[in-house]
Amino acid sequence: MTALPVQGALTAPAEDCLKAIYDLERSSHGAAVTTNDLAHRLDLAAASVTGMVKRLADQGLIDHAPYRGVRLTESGRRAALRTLRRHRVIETYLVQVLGFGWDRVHAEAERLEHAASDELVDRMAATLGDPATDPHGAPIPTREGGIAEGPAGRALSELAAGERGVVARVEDEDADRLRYLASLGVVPGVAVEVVERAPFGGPVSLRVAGESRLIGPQLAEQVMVV
Amino acid sequence: MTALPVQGALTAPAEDCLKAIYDLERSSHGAAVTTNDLAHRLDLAAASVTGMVKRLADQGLIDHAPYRGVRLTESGRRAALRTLRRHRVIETYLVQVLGFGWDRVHAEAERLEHAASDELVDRMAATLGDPATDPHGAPIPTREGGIAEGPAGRALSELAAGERGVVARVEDEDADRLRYLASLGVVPGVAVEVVERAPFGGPVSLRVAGESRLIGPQLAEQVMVV
DNA sequence: GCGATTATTTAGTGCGTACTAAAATTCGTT
DNA sequence: AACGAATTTTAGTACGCACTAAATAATCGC
Repeated sequence: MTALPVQGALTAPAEDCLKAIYDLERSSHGAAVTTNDLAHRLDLAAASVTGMVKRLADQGLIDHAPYRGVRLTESGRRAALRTLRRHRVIETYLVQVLGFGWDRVHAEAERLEHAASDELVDRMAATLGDPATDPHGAPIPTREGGIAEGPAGRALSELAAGERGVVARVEDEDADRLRYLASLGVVPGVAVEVVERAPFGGPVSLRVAGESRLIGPQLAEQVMVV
Repeated sequence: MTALPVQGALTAPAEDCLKAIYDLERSSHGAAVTTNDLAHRLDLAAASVTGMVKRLADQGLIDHAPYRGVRLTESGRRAALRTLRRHRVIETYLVQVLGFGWDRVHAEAERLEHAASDELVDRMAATLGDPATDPHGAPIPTREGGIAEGPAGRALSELAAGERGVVARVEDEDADRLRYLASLGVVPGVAVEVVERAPFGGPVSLRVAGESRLIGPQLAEQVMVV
């Protein structure tokens, strides 16, 4: 459909793209984001991304060096953080107020973030007491566009046997994985201890709330611990 | 933008169009809805409506007799009522839970109704105790697609001097008018008495909560009283 | 009943978003 | 340094949704 973005004039696909660039830039510590990475993240053909990227560059939201990748401009970063704030406030509201499971809010927020006004998001945030993080432990940007992007700790897969910590953030949008992690008790705020770590990308053996748990290496990468 | 409708595969403009057809069919007591009426209601060029109408007819949501107008099919009616339910539940939630003014919820709901899932709407409705009407007095369709479309009383403009009644519904989506009516105390549930009615489409003189009020004829048409 | 007005549809355009297939560029390796 | 593989962009297509201008059908008034 022709979506009706509430602010600026950004379409939903454009907002999604900016969000993805923000995230990939962050997880690559500021390196330029490639077309391919974006295509994978957004589940689009690479050629489609090139088209989107051109439009965003025309609007001054990103800098695009052909064949070299893209980078957010200051105004692109602001737009990305606005969308991220919407997304995370909505996710938190759905879990805390409306009783959604944490594994199901992502898809819902993914649509609502493009339709909700700033006022609605601010009212939701106020109801929640202006929380600093969403249900997955991700920081929520402020109304003014600030964000507390700490180092966010280390991945569970990097801890050595015997190390302890508290789950700070779970970097995953896949409902099945989130549901599985929740069933193991691995959610933000919970204390964990690495009992054993098999080498060469083997599984991680954990102690969570007195129970013994085994987590595969891919999953362990997405769980950040402090 | 290319919007991402949650159900079926209906785009936001298509849902808006079905809703408009439903409403116009109802207010014309079942007569076929003309392209022109739709164009005015949706604020589109007539030619754009013809295009939309064709697509909806291809999908079996409406019957279109060229040059003769359109009618909802059973499945079109169901789709319209789904959207109407979303819209009205969201409006009610925004007013009752999030403290929005009744004059500002329409635009917000107009966008959210295309993004919210059935589950979200049902949870909102449950939180509100499954209300029967929205803040403007309009009936909310049930989850199953039923709706209590009573005669909804008579318009304020049809009452004779001396008649009394209770405001049941205010048929208006214009924020300014709603704000004005609210400032006069004319909201659903309030008792009113017509003191005098000037002939030939003149203003209506009212008594509302002990105060004397004057309302123009266009506005008086939109206030339904029982 | 026929002409003029009005309503509606068709024709042609543009924009955004997606796609596949082909061309261009960059990168890695020998 | 140069070839081949991978990545990226261009070219061409399609669809939805909007528009204006022109053609066609229905309706109203005499």
